[in-house]
Amino acid sequence: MANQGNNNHTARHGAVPMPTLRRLPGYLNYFKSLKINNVSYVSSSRIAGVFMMDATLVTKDLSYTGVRGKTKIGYNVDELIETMVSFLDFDSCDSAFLFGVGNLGRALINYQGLNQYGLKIIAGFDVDKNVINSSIKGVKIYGIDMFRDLSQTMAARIAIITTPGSSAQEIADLAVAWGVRAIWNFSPQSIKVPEHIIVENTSVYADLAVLLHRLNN
Amino acid sequence: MANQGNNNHTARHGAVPMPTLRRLPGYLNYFKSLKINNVSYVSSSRIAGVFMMDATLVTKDLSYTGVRGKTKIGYNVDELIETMVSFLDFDSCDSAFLFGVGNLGRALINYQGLNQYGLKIIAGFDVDKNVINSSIKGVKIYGIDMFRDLSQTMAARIAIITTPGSSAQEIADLAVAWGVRAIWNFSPQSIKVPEHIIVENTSVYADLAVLLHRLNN
DNA sequence: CAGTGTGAAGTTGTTCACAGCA
DNA sequence: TGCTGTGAACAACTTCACACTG
Repeated sequence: MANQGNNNHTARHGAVPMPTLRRLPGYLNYFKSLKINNVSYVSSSRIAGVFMMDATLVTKDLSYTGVRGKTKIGYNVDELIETMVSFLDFDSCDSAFLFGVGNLGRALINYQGLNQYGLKIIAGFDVDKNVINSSIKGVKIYGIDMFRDLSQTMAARIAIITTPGSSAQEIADLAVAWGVRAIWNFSPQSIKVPEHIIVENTSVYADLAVLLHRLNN
Repeated sequence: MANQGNNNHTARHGAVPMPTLRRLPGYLNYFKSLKINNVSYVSSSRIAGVFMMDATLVTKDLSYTGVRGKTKIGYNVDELIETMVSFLDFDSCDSAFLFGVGNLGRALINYQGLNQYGLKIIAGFDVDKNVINSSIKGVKIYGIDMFRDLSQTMAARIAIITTPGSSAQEIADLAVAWGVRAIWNFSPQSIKVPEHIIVENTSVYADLAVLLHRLNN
């Protein structure tokens, strides 16, 4: 397993549990909506109610980010947002290349929110002549063969793969060869990469399986 | 927590661990690719290699579905696929309404694969005059106001929410009122529903958070 | 009291160790 | 020997119990 080295934010004790990490963006979204509604303090039990979970778990989750609540009052919403954004590295805004400008790829490029969540797609790549040289929300789409040249002038640490599974491995190899350090793989295909490259798989089928299982049992 | 009652497939012992359930669709996809390449047997250690995980865990995962391997030979690929599909209820093909025909909604409708994974989108709904009455891959798009009537003549147990977060709750309420039993929520908003309604949240931000965290630590 | 914060207990998931089989 | 299969040990995560604070 990859090293879970201690981070240098505000948290002191060891690694953040992964389930915690996955819940934090949801909290953040909720905190933002509170801010819009001019709510300035929120308690863990209130948060727990919204997400239908145990209040203590919320407290534990928040404590990993280093934020402190005030007894009897709760947590300051502005402080929560600031801490959360910085803890999740949503403020640094990493650059990414996107491969496969199909419906899903287009959806990700169009997601204006992604910038707020630490990711900036700086170029798209595809094999389809109809989309090459077009522009989506200011993001230019290039032919795959252009990647070699562009990856020299435009730097990105992240590659997003939204191609069909059949070309996922090929794209991954290409991206790794040209210096990408992490791959966000939306294809259903499992990809092989060198030890030091980070791969994060996103599969809607996993969620669908859980949904159907709960529905049918 | 919802009842995890024993299922009536081949598995005998209690509930399937949720992490296992989430891994099964990935295995299934791999098994299908093996079949295409005319591979007829596969061992748990081989599977483990592809997914970079412990072989014993693969064995345990598979055993929950009731499939049995042959010592020294491994598991029969055809049998694996069949068992997996039936265990995950990917063969029954549940009907679903989709709300919010933006980029993501369109991506889901276009995903030809979804049918193979147990889900058939039978109608789309939106507020945008430009998409209402259009058709995507044979799926007709209606105005939200048409939902009341249509939900009487077209039955669906599942609602897919791909609207912006701001309208997610409203849509959820509507869907629940008209008899949907499960909601697949792609919006970043947490939604409140009656006890007996199943909600499955899919958020790309959770995965993104994990990716960025691993990259920056 | 109504809230945070935290060590301890409990639960769930993963890995280890080894039995059995062809 | 190379594989499945499984009970036991271990690790991770969540919940409980309770101290503390304004």
